[in-house]
Amino acid sequence: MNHQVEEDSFYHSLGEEASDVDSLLVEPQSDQVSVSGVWRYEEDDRTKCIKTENASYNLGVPGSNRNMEGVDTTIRNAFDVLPHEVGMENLLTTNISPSDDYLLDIGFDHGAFIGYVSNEGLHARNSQFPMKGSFDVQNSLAENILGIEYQNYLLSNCIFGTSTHSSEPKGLDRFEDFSNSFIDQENNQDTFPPQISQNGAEITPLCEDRPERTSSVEDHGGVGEITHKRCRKPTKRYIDESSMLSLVNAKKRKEASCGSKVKPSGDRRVKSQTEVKPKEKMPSPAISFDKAIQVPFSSDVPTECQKNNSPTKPENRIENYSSAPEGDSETMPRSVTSGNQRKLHRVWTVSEVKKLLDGVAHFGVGKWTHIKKSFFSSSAHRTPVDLKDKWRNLLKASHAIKGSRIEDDQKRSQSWRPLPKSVLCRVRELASVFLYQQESSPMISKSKFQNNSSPARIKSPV
DNA sequence: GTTAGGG
DNA sequence: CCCTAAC
Repeated sequence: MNHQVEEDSFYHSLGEEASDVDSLLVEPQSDQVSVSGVWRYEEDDRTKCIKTENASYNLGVPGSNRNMEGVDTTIRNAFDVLPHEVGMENLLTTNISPSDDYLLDIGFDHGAFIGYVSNEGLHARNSQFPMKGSFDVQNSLAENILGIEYQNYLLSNCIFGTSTHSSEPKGLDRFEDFSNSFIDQENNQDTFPPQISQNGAEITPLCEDRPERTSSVEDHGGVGEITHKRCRKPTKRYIDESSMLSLVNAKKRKEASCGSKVKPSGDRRVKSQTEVKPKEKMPSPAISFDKAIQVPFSSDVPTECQKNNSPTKPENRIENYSSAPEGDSETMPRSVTSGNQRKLHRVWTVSEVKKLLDGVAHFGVGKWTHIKKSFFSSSAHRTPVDLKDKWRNLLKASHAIKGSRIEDDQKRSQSWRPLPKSVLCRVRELASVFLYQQESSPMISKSKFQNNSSPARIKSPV
């Protein structure tokens, strides 16, 4: 069935010329009618192939006669060079017909297109086919089918072919250069074949015994003096930075034994500094920057400055003090470990705790971002996580109170924090309420909080 | 991005 | 307060 259809279309498209190739198509031997037929055509009447090729592609280039002699070797080379399917395709398109329609008609949809391109490469080599032609096709291919990969491929391999000589179509030597480069890729069995084999699955691989290579990396390495040159030697600066980076990383890892993820900490701590140098691409720029700051041998900047008033980030500091007046006791037991700057430890003021409780009463436990946004929007240093932590601590404290005698606990609590008893009581209240709500029906309670902020009813006198 | 929980 | 996992 397929055979019949293909043959019909084949004859139809060929018209009169079909009689020339008639003998070739008489006995299709497999499902791949077109392939075998075409192949046999090429095998049987090589002269015709040559004729066809020269007639259609003879563009008046002086050296085109060479094809007459060189075809045999050309074909062989092509076969030697190209991995199975591709080789087939190339030969097909090269020798049989200059017309795409023909190929499409006999069912080479994808294959024909791709083969056409590679085929151009062959032409460029053998008959000094005008380079522009081949490049147009290649570009279209790059856009349409193989995309970036192929573009890279072209860039890495044909770059010198295009860069300087494209404007001089007469310089044969230069064309030779270019085309040789192109063929060299094929000699190295570039990254194409696998993909093509996917598309043109219908085509019978004639050179199956040819080892198939799939690793493009190897291939490029083989091709590439150019690529070699490119990634030759890192700059001194790069070396310095990377070594420093590794040093810092090692140190950091030693400090924090479980350091698989260094990013967040550095990110958070030195966010502002990261912004200062957004340009450099480093795995963890913040850290290296820190190190870079510390390293200077004789600078008196770091510790002294940090201790007094303007450490790394003036904004934060200002923020800190601006929020200070609000609280009654803003002690500043900051950690001056110059290396990894810990976030400034700010004691939670009573007013802050109250705000937090209000927030919890309003939004519910766990809505830390909501609470932060509406109750702590002014104080930038209190993150939702901080609120959560504080709530946890409060909970602990309140629980402790609940557990044992009040005087004792009050004494103890006052010893470590000047938290009024009322606050702790309220914490306990809230905790119990939300615990109850969560236990009973978490979904309902949650949605209730979200919608009308009903938990406000819990609000007890502050 | 947020939250919970261990440290 | 930090860090991480889980969502």
